[in-house]
Amino acid sequence: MRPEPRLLELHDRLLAAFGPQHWWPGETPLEIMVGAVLTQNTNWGNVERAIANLKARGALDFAVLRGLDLAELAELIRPAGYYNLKAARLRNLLDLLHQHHGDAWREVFALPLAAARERLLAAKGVGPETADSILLYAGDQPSFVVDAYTFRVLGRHGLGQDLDYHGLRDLFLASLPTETALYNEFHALLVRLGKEYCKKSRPRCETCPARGWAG
DNA sequence: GGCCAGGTCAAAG
DNA sequence: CTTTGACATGGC
Repeated sequence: MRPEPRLLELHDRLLAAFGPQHWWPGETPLEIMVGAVLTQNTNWGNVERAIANLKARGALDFAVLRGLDLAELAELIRPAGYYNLKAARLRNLLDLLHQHHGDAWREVFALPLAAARERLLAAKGVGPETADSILLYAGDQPSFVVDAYTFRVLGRHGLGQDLDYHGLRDLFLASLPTETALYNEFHALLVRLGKEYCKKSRPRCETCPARGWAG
């Protein structure tokens, strides 16, 4: 995989245009991990409602959350959509981490990055984007997150159109210095750009900060 | 009312 | 191996 130096230029342009995004919008590693599962194909506003329910229930605690009745968990996270599915996915993930680390689940982040990533991916319902989000934003590990906006933004500029998730991820890893703070900011900026200017059906490319980027 | 949202997995073709 | 369908709420 050859580096693509324009990616760093894109990051700089977006940072200049939007400023720091202060991601992830969550306070504790557990809350971030939960949010990463709940936001799968779902508007963040809905996720916030679900997380508020968990907070009010006192369930944003690893042991409490893992011990909740599955039906009650599903009801609490209902606003996030796919609630039965996501309740099972959260339970899978919490159980898997507990099997390896007990309640000290954050030990997973002390593993070598590739090993930690494989461990998270072993939970059914945790795919590559969710795993990378947890590693980067909950674990402060340098794993670049690719999402639908990443594909769309790059695709509209003619880049990476023949690449799948891991191909695109490898391109970013090969093109950027290995810095957690950079990966954190860049992904957040790509989401910001996608929401504001690179929508599926209504691009506002006239004033887009990335206009003209990559030719 | 239709379209969309910070995906993932299993079943078809 | 590639494509398709299921999963669901809430905002615009």
